[in-house]
Amino acid sequence: MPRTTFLPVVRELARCYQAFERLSGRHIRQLGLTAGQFDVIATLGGTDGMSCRELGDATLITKGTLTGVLDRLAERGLIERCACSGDRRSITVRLTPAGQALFDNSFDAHLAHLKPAFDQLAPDELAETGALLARLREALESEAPDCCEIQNN
Amino acid sequence: MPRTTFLPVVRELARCYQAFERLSGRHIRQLGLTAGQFDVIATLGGTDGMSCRELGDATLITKGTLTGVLDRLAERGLIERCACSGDRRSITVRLTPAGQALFDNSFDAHLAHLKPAFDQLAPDELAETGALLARLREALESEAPDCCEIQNN
DNA sequence: TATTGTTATACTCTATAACTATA
DNA sequence: TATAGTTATAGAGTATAACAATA
Repeated sequence: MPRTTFLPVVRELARCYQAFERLSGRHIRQLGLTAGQFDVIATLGGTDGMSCRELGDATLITKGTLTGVLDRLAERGLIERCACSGDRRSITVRLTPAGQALFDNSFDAHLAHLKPAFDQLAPDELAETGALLARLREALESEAPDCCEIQNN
Repeated sequence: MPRTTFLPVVRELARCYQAFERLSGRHIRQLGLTAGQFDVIATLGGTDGMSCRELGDATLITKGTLTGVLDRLAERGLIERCACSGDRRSITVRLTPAGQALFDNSFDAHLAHLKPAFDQLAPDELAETGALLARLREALESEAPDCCEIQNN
């Protein structure tokens, strides 16, 4: 008899995510990107750009790390930083045409890479999985609020 | 209309895992451990020890990384390595009494830390979540087989 | 020859905090 | 004073490959 009822769920969540990361990460590395870099490209794709703060919130990449990730992407000509917002402390990060092209190609290719796995589940199973994961995430977030970022000074 | 039906599931899986990691990681760091170190302690807990190979397979920690993780745990007197198997290439990694004590205390404390979040879902929701995650994991693993470890020479 | 575990390298990410320039 | 982003540091993980000892 297990000590708890939720331990198997923890285990499956971790294993499932790791399996996803392995499948996804393999393809992302083939594109010459790290997970964080792909996250940034995918987040910026289809937008007119956003500030570092917004980008960090969306990707959950730490402020200090984001600077490094953006540096590497800028070196490769995939993103650009420009001071085009009203607030002169803030910069706007945007995909360059090359970055947009990479997004257009790689994002669809990435989905195609993942599709065979997800196709093994029926549409209603996928919907149910998504709904349950959303519920679990909300429960987890309610116990681990973001409030600690405020101590960031 | 979304381009694919599974993209929201990808998104929720990532967000849910990240939320779990944040809640879980906060507590693990309070114990003075990293996620990898806790994974090793939790895996060894309640066993008579296992080889590095088994430990690496169970935790999905890379071979080279595992040596470093074990070094740090051994420095702190939480695990020990001994040459007590038939195969003299192999070593057995085991919790020390101190490591066992840490496991006994911290594992239950960790579950208690997580419980309030999981208690927000009904038992049958948890069971359903676990079952769907297991199905998805199997699908993902079927597309990302482990076979590449064999190229490891 | 193959396998176990260690060592080594280069890169990336995390956490933390100090720093600048704005606001 | 507070915020946006950069810089710096220490620690840890990944990927990769070479290596010694043993099978």
